[in-house]
Amino acid sequence: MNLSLEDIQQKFRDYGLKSTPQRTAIYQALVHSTAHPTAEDLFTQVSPAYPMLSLNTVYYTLSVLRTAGLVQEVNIGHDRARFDANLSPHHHVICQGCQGILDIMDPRLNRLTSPTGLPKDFEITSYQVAFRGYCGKCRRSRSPKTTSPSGRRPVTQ
Amino acid sequence: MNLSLEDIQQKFRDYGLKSTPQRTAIYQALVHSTAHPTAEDLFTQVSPAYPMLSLNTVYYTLSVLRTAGLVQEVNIGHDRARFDANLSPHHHVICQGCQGILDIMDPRLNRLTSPTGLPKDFEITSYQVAFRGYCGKCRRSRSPKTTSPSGRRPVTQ
DNA sequence: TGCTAAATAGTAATCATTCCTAAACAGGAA
DNA sequence: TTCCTGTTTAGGAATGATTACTATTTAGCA
Repeated sequence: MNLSLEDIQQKFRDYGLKSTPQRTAIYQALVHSTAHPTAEDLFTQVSPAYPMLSLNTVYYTLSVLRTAGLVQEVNIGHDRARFDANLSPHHHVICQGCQGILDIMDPRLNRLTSPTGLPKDFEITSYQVAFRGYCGKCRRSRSPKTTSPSGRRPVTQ
Repeated sequence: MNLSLEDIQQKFRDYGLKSTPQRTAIYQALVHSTAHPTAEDLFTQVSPAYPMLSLNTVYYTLSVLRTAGLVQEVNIGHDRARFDANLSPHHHVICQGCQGILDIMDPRLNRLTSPTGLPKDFEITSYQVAFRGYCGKCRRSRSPKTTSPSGRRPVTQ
């Protein structure tokens, strides 16, 4: 993706976000990357231009961008390892409210064909589908107003 | 799933694993659970019967079971958050060697229908397919002998 | 230009996980 | 059955990602 500095600043305005040099640089680095960087990757990338930059700011910025919906976390629910003794091929539904995980055994999902656009020498050994949403309990306890996208961190804004 | 204590001990023997009371209890707890527990969940569950049990042992046991192939981690690569500014629906391929993540834009994957076996009141908002395997580079650097399943922790055995 | 709430940076705290080590134990050999 | 050896266990310390706290700075509006 290619976004100029002005594009980014406009985007921030559109989303009601303050536009600071650090924030712009972090978002720009993320937009121009296809490597799905970690917070530290971004810190390393942006640091040279902003020697005073704090890793903390990267985390804070990412949480703001995520809450605004400009950025997504690839491995949601990455905080703790979760285990399964069920080794038969199956898939999962994850409630974004309570983090509960349910098994999905739908056999149709086991027949997906190899995707297009894969490097020729990549060998796929397995795949899993992860559905996300809200279970009945969490839906009922969420006020219809709270449309904030999945954010573990309680950002105050 | 229903496995008696004897079944489990037999299974351990089949897989060449020593059979200890703690290990048996931990695996049994995992087999009988559908909640995809964390290491700490299992610790809490097994502790009452084994007051001396160490959380450490749970981690060690899980890594042994995983290496043996008796258990899988649901959220592989959960160790660090990874971000993406690409918000158009897409999916991922993850190399289990170098942890690299590639985007997959195959539009066929965006047309999966809601799975069967879902609780009626569960509301799905999105889904993602995660393919796993090995990129060309990692395939070449892996000796054909090393068939050990994905284990981040270098278990010495 | 001044005000105010948000953003930044620094340090400290937290939490999951791993490392290290001595003691206990399982399972095969004698 | 008993002994031996390598594995397992438990405990405490270390690590690494992330979050909390806080004083200072700054963006954006009046």
